[in-house]
Amino acid sequence: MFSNIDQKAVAALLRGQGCANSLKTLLENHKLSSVSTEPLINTILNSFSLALSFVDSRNHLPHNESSLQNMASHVPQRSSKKKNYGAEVLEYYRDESPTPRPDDGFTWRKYGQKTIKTSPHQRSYYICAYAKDQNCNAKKRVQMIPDSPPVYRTTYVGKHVCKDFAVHDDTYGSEMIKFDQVVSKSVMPQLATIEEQEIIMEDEATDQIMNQECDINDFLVDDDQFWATQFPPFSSEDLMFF
DNA sequence: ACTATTTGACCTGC
DNA sequence: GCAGGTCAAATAGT
Repeated sequence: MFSNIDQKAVAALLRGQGCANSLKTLLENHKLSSVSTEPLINTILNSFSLALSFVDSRNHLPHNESSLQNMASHVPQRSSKKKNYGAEVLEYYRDESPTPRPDDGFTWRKYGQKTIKTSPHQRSYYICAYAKDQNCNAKKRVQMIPDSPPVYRTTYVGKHVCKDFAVHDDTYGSEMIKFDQVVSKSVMPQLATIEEQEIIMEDEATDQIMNQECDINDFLVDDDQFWATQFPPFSSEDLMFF
């Protein structure tokens, strides 16, 4: 049985494989005149780097890290003294990146914004768009922290129990690439079972890479700037576990 | 008209 | 009383 890190490493490799297949499709269909391959190449390289980092991290983590509960136990309980509003508060991780990542594979609805005393920048609060429909209690907070360069810290709280198919509309035209032909279920967590999602959600940073893959449809449509603006080069170092 | 976002008020723990 | 998180009415966008 694979450990959780093994699963993440395999998932990252599969994503790289999926993007490689996408690149292959682009090459075969001679689409390169209208689109840049650099985002795909970066995604492939980042997937491999991420997979390597997961493999490497196995040598530095306790053996019992595999369960979600154990992982949560490594999180400082700073949120415990705050309001719960009946939801299970489980802070998985935070992601720091040079740009905010509004599209991380799930559909979010902003429900608040607040100035934080410890920061000159406001903090935004998001909740899963399917919170009501599917009783999903996943939330995230996004805050810009003044660093050099400034980075956006995204903190994810709660579990996604919804099945978000919004980014996998199957109505693309014939010119679009059908990723489901080459992408396994582990690369498309939205198609996985709820139980599997709970595992996958431990590492949303890998979902960012996944989204680069999924949203290639947008890329192929007409927006050459999409990747450059939405998904700057991603490093596994952007992912920081508590 | 519907949906998403904004924003001030409110709630709760410390 | 303060600070952070959430609610919900107002507003904007489609």
